[in-house]
Amino acid sequence: MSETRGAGGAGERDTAASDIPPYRYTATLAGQIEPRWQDFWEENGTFHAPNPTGPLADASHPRAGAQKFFVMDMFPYPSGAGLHVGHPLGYIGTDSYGRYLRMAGRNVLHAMGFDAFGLPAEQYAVQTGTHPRKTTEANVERYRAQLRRLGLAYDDRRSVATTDVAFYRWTQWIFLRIFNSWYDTEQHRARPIADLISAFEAGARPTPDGRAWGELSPVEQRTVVNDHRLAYISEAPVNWCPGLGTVLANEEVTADGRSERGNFPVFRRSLKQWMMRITAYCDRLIDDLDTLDWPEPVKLMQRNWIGRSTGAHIDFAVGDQRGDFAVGDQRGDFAVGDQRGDSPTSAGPMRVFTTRPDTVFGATYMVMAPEHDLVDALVADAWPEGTKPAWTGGHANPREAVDAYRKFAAGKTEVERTAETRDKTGVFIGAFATNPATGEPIPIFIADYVLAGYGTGAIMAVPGQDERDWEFAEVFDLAIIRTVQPPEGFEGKAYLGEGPAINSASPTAGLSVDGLGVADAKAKTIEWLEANSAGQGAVTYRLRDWLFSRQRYWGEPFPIVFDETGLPIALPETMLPLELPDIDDFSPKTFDPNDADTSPETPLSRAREWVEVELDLGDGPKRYTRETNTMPQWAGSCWYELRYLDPTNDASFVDLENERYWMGPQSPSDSGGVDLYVGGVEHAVLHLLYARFWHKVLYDLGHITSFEPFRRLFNQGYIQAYAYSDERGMYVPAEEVSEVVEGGTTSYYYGEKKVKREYGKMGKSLKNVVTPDDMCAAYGADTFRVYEMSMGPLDVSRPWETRAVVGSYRFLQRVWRLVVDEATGEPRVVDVEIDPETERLLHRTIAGVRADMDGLRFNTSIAKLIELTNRATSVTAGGTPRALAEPLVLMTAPFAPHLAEELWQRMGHEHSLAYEPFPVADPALLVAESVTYPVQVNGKVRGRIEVAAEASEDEVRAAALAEVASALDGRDPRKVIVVVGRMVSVVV
RNA sequence: GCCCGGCUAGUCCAAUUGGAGAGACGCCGCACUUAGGAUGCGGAGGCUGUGGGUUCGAGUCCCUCGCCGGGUACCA
Repeated sequence: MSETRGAGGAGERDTAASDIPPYRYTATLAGQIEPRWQDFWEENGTFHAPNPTGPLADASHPRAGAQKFFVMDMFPYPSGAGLHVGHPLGYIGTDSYGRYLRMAGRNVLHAMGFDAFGLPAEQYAVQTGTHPRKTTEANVERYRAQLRRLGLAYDDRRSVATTDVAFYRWTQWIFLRIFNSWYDTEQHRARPIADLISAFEAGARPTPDGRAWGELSPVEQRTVVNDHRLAYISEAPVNWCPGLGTVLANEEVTADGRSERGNFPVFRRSLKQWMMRITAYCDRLIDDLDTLDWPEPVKLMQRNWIGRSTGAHIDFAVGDQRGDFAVGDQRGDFAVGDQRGDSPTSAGPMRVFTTRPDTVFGATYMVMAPEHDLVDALVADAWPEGTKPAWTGGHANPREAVDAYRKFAAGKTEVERTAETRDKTGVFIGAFATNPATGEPIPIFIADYVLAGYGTGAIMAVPGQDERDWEFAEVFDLAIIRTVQPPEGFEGKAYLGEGPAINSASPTAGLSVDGLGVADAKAKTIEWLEANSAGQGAVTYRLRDWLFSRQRYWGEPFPIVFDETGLPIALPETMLPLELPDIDDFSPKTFDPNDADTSPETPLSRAREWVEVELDLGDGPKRYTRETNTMPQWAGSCWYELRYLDPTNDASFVDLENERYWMGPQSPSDSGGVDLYVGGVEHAVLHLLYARFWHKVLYDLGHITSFEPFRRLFNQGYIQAYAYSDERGMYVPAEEVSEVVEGGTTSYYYGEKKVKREYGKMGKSLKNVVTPDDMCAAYGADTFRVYEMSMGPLDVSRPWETRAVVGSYRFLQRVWRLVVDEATGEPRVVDVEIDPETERLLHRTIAGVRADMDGLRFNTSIAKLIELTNRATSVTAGGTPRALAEPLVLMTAPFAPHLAEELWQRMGHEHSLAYEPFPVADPALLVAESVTYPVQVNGKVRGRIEVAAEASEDEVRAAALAEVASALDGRDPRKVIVVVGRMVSVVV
């Protein structure tokens, strides 16, 4: 070893080679050790986890039948840019945790996969003419190599990519299960569609129009069945994004109406698309959150996204003149998952949804969304007598006013609407509704503060108990009636709180809730509404069904064909996988991003020879047309955790017994699921909601035993980076910027130039990217791992600082030096006793490290190891006691596995330490022999006493009082507080 | 606007139920070196964002304000 220089790292760049002891732990040495152990682990299958059954079962494995632990990361999309140092933070965390648990006796399953379908590969393909599969596979290989270099203990047999045909075969299979299922609202679960058909055939379930099942034509029967499927085609308003050339799910559209990916404008268009009936699961998706060990903010975001509101539908009779009211038929209950926009279409009653039916007596006007279907039917020809000037918007008649307002509302972008500080706008439509409780006519307005997309698109306005309604009432000079008594001294406007109902009685209507609290008043009002056919209790949700089709090439094809009726038919499972056709022109048609009047066109539709197909689906060979949409990128990530369990299974997506072992419930009330799932919070509503939905369908159908996919979720923080820009706003290379502290303030210089620091993402354009490859070359993977884990708690975001990595490097060098003589390379571990004080520290460290590891507090765990190492360094000049070196190496192993394996071997062990028991503290050595108590007098420390650990409280008190006698100065202590093991406080 | 986090040394960050402020980077000094670096040893540096409250005692509990980050945005 004449040449020991690292690749320019670790501050050695100016050092003469001969000065460094030949056997020092350097980046070069790490670069030799690390690949060797990576090869060893791979060749020996060290991290293969045994299944209970199937090809991956192995009864001779040291952890066969042991208590399991399934740890997982959110798998990455393999982008062309490769990994930067921020990406592996969570992976190193789960790896360290998994290695620890494996040593602690658990059977640990940890695998990594790739979410490889998706837009970037396709966009790159369009630009370069490269097939997306080629780009994707190259990127996956690059990721695999980068991750392997970090020494992650994955079971490589279980790695999957969503683009593997063998994987998406099962994605398609699951789609077919969903397509062939319906939601039974009585049993509250998905059931096979065959059960529904049987029920129709037997007459046990009425058809929608009441005819006997046999009287329906085959096409009518199929249509009825299709309307119940959990995956269905619907013509409904969807998010059309011309810039991406595809439609998007609601979850993929930002609040200001743009695509989350690419930031293109999104337009509402009515199009025929595949939907997933996720709304059938609203209640379970909300209620089951309570069983999960997830960060509260994520649960909250899911609850908000699903948006369950409990209240009532109320029907208001309407008419265009006072006293002339059309009373229409009652509408039936809204089915769960009902798409809205389906408000009454004729001038029937005006149905509203409210969470406060108890305030109906305070409803002094009505508001519809400008787009509401009833507006055209109700708008009057002339302003009725008594119309206030403010109501007309200055227009000659209601029709003109409505047209003008609609134009005004439609012309505003979402951004403008929010920027306008919510000044209430709207216009009277010249018509009145009747308040069913008071019998009074109340005016109907249209206003954009009522959204077409929520509830029924219309509200009863109760200014007394609603801030928005109050504001509107003030602007338009409308009546305000309080129906809840605000508390004494209440000075606000609308009162939303608890209180007794007032002004809420009508002898003619037969309803009085006066004096009742809000909950009771609600219940009584709903009862009255139902008894008088004026409405009923109802629950609404903000969540809409999941738009599941995309007009892209690079996604899973739907295993669906259409026959001459245009109705979909599922391919039989024997025809799976349905592979993507290999076409030349896989580019989707994209459009001017701002052109709303365009329509999607699928790349697959151009593959005519694939689309037009002759198949025998049981009725003999017939011509069919294939579905040409593909599934969204989320499809593969909805179930990949299950495939890790049984990746080679050809007969099933996962064997039930394997699933039960790895993910099954651990107690009667347990949801089951992955034991620890680590990933970024950005998937709080998208991936995590979709994956829960699919999991529940599979659970309902009996394919799995867990009813939630991820029992415990942990959101890791992000590693961000500083970027520096000069006075022109140009970014300068971050690694060349120096920090200067002048008089308490810190400035940053690039050469002579002062530069401005900002904090944000790592990216090429900001000139602040640092890659794990750089760090491995400069310090080795172990140093990189230790640094990432010691920077701070896993859930906190922090800035990357290459400068500070050297601290972790020095720590590992000290550990190495404890075991290996730097001059000779010989072990310097000796079989002597540890001095008692160091031994106590060792056991305190063991106990502390275990507790920290269990709590995912890797940073403090490492701090304790550093303390122990520093202590050991200073007391082991003649050699390191084996009883100290071995536990230290074992405890370091989860973070610096290559170094630990190497040292373990050099200490004379033949086998990998991956399955060595993690050190256990001796409780006898955890208690100190003596305790130092600070003694406070009136809150200030005036002395210290050292007493035996088992000293009684009285002894401590006596010693303390003696110690501070001079400070007491003869005064009598009023009170003496002894906190055993902690301190003494004297009050005079 | 509303809802969550967070604020401890020049920097990143520790501190079980309230009970003498971990670790790392950087900085300074000493040893080893022709020197520098590396390594070893030692050291300095903090009225815990502001103002109040509860307590014998507050980084920790309560309230006010300020700053930073995230989510959400008229959801009836």
